[in-house]
Amino acid sequence: MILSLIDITKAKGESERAQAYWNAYHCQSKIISSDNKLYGNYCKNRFCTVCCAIRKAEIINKYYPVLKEWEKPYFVTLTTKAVKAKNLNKWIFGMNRAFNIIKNRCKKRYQRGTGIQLIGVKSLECNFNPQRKTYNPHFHIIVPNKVIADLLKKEWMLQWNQTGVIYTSPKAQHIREVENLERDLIETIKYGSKIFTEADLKKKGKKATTPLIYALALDNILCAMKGKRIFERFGFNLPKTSKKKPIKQLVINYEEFIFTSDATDWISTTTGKLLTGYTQTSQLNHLLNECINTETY
DNA sequence: GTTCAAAAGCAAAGGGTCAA
DNA sequence: TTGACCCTTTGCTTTTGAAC
Repeated sequence: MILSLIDITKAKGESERAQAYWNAYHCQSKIISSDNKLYGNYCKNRFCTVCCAIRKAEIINKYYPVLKEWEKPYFVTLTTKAVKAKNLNKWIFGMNRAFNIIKNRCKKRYQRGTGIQLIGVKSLECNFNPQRKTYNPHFHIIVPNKVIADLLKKEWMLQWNQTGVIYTSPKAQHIREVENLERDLIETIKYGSKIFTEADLKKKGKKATTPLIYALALDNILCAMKGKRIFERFGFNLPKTSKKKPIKQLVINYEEFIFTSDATDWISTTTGKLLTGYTQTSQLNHLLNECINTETY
């Protein structure tokens, strides 16, 4: 997937982003094992599946204890109209601005004792529509109760449709009760973009189509989201946790493993032994070889 | 190239003013 | 009375840059 993204940046002539992709490509390529533990370095890129998984886990561990205390959490989706790639950056900016204005408005009402406090966690995500070649940026939000969910939707509609021009419709905003908090928290923080996109959205539900990875769309989304915060909380703080300082230890007995794509595994530089013994499944093979759309249109 | 701490940059929270 | 906008402090997160 990363190699496809690199090809896209090459076609666009953007070497800086290509370098960032390469960093992700080499993430965890070297692993040191010692005393039954594995050590590696994270590239910490948004588009690195390894680092994303770690980041997700960290966020879940941090937020789940707080969110599970909420009385009756609701899941809210706020959207605007789908846009073309060249306008995506501008629209994401506008969505953040709109959300801030709403937050400020509610803050003032709360300060004056005439409104409730807006509390929740929110994340920015963007889907791609392969037929229309449009992008649909949206917020996924978890709030503690239905009152806040309804308020958010109401204010969002108000914010976007003030001038008489319709930027979004009430039908595009969704509110539902959280049934499985962990699942919804994962849904909220899944980080920026769905990697896989159904090739034909209309067929949804009727027939299972093979999802594809649209490399160009993914690159466009990553580009538009660069430097923007994807996951944020509002209206509350996490309880203070004391940071445990990692203890440094000098390791004498260790083994070095280097990842080799041909082997789909890490190989020991001293013994030639495989680290995991993993063999790529035919499904994954198919996915990586046949399901990445590298069109640059 | 990696690590780590300081600095810079951002956002939230709490407040205020002003004009419609 | 309300919303837009401004200010300051505080607490993070990200970036930078120097040491290794």
